[in-house]
Amino acid sequence: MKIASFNINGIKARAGALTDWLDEAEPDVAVLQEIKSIDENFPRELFEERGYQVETHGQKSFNGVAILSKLPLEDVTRGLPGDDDDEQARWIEATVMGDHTAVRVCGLYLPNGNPAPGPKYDYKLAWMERLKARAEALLEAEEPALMAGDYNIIPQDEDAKRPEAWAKDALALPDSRAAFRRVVNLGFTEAFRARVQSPGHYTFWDYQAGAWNKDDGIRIDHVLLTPQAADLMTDCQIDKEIRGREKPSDHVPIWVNLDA
DNA sequence: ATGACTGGCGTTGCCAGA
Repeated sequence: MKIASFNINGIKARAGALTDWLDEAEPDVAVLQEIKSIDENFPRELFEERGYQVETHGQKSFNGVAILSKLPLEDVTRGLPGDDDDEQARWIEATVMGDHTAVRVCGLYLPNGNPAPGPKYDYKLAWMERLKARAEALLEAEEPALMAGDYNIIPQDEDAKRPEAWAKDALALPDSRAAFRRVVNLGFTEAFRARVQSPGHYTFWDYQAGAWNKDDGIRIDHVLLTPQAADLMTDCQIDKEIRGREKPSDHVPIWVNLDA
């Protein structure tokens, strides 16, 4: 079961690049972030004609997440529990029925948090507390599950080309990193780092200042696996190459393969 | 040292992103 995460930065602007990548990478499941679309305007037919079931949790102009799946989905839920007043569309989950194993798949778009300090940073940290609570519940189920998406967290300095440039940014501040570690340390496996220990692997390159041409990137898109999912992992890769294409997102996909 | 690019909304600029 190949499960990918991709912050597409707008479904309307990325429809062509996204379907090109889907046709080549052929993930069974893709969680998308920043669809920047309400559910009614999401071009579901583009994906349904490729055999994907489409589940969206959209919002006008900003944020918005979705799950595409060629495998049957059950128990789709929208929104991160813990704050009924939170109107930002940043969380969706569903159970994917594999050939012999079901996997609970959570797709997330964690708040950016800049400028820090400030209310946006407070929202980021509060959101991460809610994420931790949901993560604890996933672990208690003792089943294959994963949380994949744009975490907007640079876990360590080696996950940035120029860590000094991010030292005071909400993506890398000590409080941000600590909140991320608190989630991972509950018992999750950070999929990419479990398989690749070397520095210099990124999932985001800014559109500005020639960041891609200088490989001036950061690694902020992650997949966290429960122990039962980690036991099934056979691969995890970043599809770096598509950042160099026409009209790219500023993020690239990261994916895992699970023997499920 | 600074600014820079893109998408959405909507209109010729502004907000947000990271």
